[in-house]
Amino acid sequence: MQTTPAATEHDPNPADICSAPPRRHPRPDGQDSYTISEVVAFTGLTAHTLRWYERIGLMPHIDRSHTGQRRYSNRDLGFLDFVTKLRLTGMPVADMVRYAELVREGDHTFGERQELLESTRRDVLTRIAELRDTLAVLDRKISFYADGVREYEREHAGC
Amino acid sequence: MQTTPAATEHDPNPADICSAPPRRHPRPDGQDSYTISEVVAFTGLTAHTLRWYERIGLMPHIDRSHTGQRRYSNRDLGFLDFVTKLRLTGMPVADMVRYAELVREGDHTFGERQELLESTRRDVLTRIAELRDTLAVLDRKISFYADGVREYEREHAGC
DNA sequence: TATGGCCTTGGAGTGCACTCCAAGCAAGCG
DNA sequence: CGCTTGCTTGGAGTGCACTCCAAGGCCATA
Repeated sequence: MQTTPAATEHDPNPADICSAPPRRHPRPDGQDSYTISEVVAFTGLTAHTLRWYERIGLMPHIDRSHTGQRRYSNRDLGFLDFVTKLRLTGMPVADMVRYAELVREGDHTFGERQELLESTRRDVLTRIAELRDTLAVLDRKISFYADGVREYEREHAGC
Repeated sequence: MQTTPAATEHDPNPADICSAPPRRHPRPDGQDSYTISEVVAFTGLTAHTLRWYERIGLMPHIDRSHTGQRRYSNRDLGFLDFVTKLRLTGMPVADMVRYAELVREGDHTFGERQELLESTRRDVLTRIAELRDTLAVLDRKISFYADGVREYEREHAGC
């Protein structure tokens, strides 16, 4: 119980949940085989989630040690980084699985993959625009608060 | 069944689901009382969702007609627009309810509301930064595809 | 006056993305 | 040898944000 808490299967301490983002360890060089708990430390994902990603076909079948334990390669970690980025865009997991399938199907899916990435790119641009919009609204509201104008009057003004 | 489809309780035609965003009607001027189906047309939310927002205390109690039907005011619509923007930021509904409660509690919650808005603002900035990051990754990947470089080689390159 | 359309309610159901559980195996250590 | 630690599995459970249902009220038009 005194060992590195980040390496266990359990929840992070609830008290930490708001105070710190899941700090990601840098991955060591010159190695191409990581246990699941190392990957947990690198990516901030839980071991549950990593196994689940494999079950649903988002990850390819991960290499195993002679005792059957997962050994992630640098390539797997690269793919995980990519997946994590896509997740931030709000892309559904099912779509990411679709992309992963295309990768596994080989070169003849090139066009489809490119399309998928480009449509994702458009979505990201849209989301950024929406967020900017929201930011403008927030800034306006915040400046009203700073000026001491009542919420009531703001609401009433028709926006 | 031949009347305006947007005004019914049912799903939009599944065939339309990808083709068009829920187009929002402009709200007519000089009026301060709208039925739930009008609000559906203005906001793109479903009637279910509107009633649910009220049940959980996200919306204040909406005015009723003499027959007990909801009549939304322009102020309610303004609040709904704001809520819709907050939703886009990924803010949990529970937090929005908290904000709504603060508004209802009156002027002495000014400070807390301002803080909440400012922390939301920081979150939005963070999300925009993440999305930009993701955009850069996508652009890199897309340009590799455009150059005909194999996915395999990209993955292998260590990113 | 009867039909259709829009509205009401509480409660139950859905889909997504995890998240956890119980049972069990393998390795390292005293 | 026994204990602890870390890992394995399939399947069940959780939390969020809706989403739908059944039963019924009101009211305008045919």
